[in-house]
Amino acid sequence: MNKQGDTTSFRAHKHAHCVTSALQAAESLCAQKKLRLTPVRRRVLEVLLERHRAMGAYDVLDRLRAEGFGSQPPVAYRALDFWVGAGLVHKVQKLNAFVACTHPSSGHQPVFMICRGCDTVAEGTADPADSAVERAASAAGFRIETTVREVEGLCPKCQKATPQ
Amino acid sequence: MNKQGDTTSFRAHKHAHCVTSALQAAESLCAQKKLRLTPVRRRVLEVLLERHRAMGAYDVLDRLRAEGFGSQPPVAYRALDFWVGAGLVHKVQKLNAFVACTHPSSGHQPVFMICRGCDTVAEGTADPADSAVERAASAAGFRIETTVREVEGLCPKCQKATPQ
DNA sequence: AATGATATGTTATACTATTACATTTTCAAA
DNA sequence: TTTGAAAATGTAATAGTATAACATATCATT
Repeated sequence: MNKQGDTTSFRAHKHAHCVTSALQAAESLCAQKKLRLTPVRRRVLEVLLERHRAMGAYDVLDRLRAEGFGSQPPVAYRALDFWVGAGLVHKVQKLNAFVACTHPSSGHQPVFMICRGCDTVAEGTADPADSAVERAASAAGFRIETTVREVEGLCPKCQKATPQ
Repeated sequence: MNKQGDTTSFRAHKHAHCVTSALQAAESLCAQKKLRLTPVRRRVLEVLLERHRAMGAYDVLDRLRAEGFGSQPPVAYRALDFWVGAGLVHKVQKLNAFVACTHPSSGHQPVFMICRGCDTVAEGTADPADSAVERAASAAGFRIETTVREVEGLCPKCQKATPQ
């Protein structure tokens, strides 16, 4: 069972390039923030970047296990949590799955577009200052720390494939 | 363990009134859309309304079991899915929990504000036409069917309680 | 080298959700 | 009003997701 899909933002792109550049970005981030870029953590980020899809924690764990890392759930969850904390991996709540960030700029607000036709997950960005969510929260006096924005529907390709 | 919280929208309100009026709204909706308002379903909605919090499916199930309804998970999940489909219950993805809708007007776009201090879940609304999420999606040619908007942070009370 | 903090590995368990199938209830057509 | 199909319920079994607790190992300083 693997309902997680591609994250290609509905476009072709140079995948090899985005993997290496994302890894470099991770390295400099860790150096800068004095975070430890350990083998498990590095491998988890690589797997997510290579796979280029939303992956369940147990999918990631299978990879780690096969490569001689620890084989129990906490191994995967800890590395995933590390990257989520660092902002280089996002959790797609609706899928209970994790995806490497494709817009690794600080302070961005990801919007995940989940296609129910092909299970692709594309990451877009929303302007935080110009958003109904922020307005609703500030109207209530609520101080936002994290935001979840996910939409489900049909990507351009699947709209053509399915008539209605 | 019960991390789910209140849904009072951070204000006092007339709770007894909102329960009965929400039930009436449910009755007319079911009559109008020819949905079957069965005992389990009614009871599940009542429980969510009375409790006035985000509840896990198993919390709801415990109530049903204690009242002589079926005791297995599908009993709760089916009734919850029924109401989610009808739009009178929402799932809070970040909590894996369900909450009765407090803005039962058709076509609204809920925004859930989850306080990490007191576990309260308040439902606000966002203008669907005026949103960064919709803009990001339409820029990508994505056709939205459902939207998840959730924020986590501190409610007004908890902001005062915790200095930083 | 000693020490304290951080990270890893494992066991066990808790929590969330669905599949599959038997039974009952409902509703409408004959 | 019977009856037959569809919908709803009940249960058992299992799948999928996540964390607590604790032992061991590694790292970054003294």
